Amino acid sequence: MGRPPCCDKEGVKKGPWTPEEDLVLVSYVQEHGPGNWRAVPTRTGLMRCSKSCRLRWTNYLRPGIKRGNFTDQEEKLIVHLQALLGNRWAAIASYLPERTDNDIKNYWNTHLKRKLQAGGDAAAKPAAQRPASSSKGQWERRLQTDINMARRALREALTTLDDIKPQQPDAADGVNGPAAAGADSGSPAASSSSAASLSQCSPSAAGPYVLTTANISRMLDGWASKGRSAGAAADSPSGSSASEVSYGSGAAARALGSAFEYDRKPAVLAPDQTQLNAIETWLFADDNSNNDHHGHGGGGSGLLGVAAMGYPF
DNA sequence: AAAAAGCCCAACCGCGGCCGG
DNA sequence: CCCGGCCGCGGTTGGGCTTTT
Repeated sequence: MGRPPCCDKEGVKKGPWTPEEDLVLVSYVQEHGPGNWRAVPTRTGLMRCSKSCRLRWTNYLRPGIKRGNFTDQEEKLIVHLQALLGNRWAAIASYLPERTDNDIKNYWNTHLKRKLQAGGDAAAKPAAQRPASSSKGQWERRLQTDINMARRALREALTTLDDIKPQQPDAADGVNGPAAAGADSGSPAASSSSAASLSQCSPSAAGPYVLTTANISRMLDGWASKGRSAGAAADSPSGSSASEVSYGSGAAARALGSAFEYDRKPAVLAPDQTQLNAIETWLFADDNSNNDHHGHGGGGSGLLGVAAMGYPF
């Protein structure tokens, strides 16, 4: 039986969205929240199919989206995650809360793929060919694998970043503002869904991508705000690229970056040293427990351990 | 200054998974 | 258990913009 055509019906508008349509959609979502996309066209009068509405919202209108100007940090994170996760853009996007999967996908296809090809094929090692479908029984294992992979990716990315940008003053441009304030108002849609639902962090209920930069960002937020007043505001972002001036670095990357910057500033760190040590320990812990000793719940205990440590996921 | 080529990205398309009836 | 509908995802496209000749 053929799938009913979603957008083939007559009277359904296609193509670029107009500002008026955007306005209608935004005001609808503000009132009712994202979701139930099927009802959106009828209730708003938009001559768009539900799919188009959802896409427009998640890729363009959703608050907290950062567009264009990928930073080095984000780029490296994407490269690492792509190497580990493959073309699972939604999964990758869940580690870059301010980016949409579409954006990341486009950036990969237009910039990174070419760059990697030019820079040698070694880096472009194909991602793990994971089975397309996973039964319920495999879910947990896959969750664990994803956690482990993400952990490794973050660790590698951070290690690289540490080499590249030893002391990047925080742009202090308040990028976190719109993202943190607006984005979570109610956008369980699409790529950020797992990240959003994670704030309640029950690993079994959240998607497989539990370790999101959003959560890390939240975890570190307290420390960051303490440290920022000391360090960030002081210096002008002279070393920053234009992209960082206009958009700031990725919030998560900055959060992580600043966290690791604090690592070099014991005085600032002192009050929360134990917490930072905990996550550092978790992030940088030997992979032995995840790679080969699945049964023992290696990384699982890690994540749950972090959660149990009282991080405000 | 104009034309051509290349690039970028918003949006579309179709498939698969999930879930409720 | 099966079926149908909805949602989310990844791949692809095409129009507009930018750069090059």
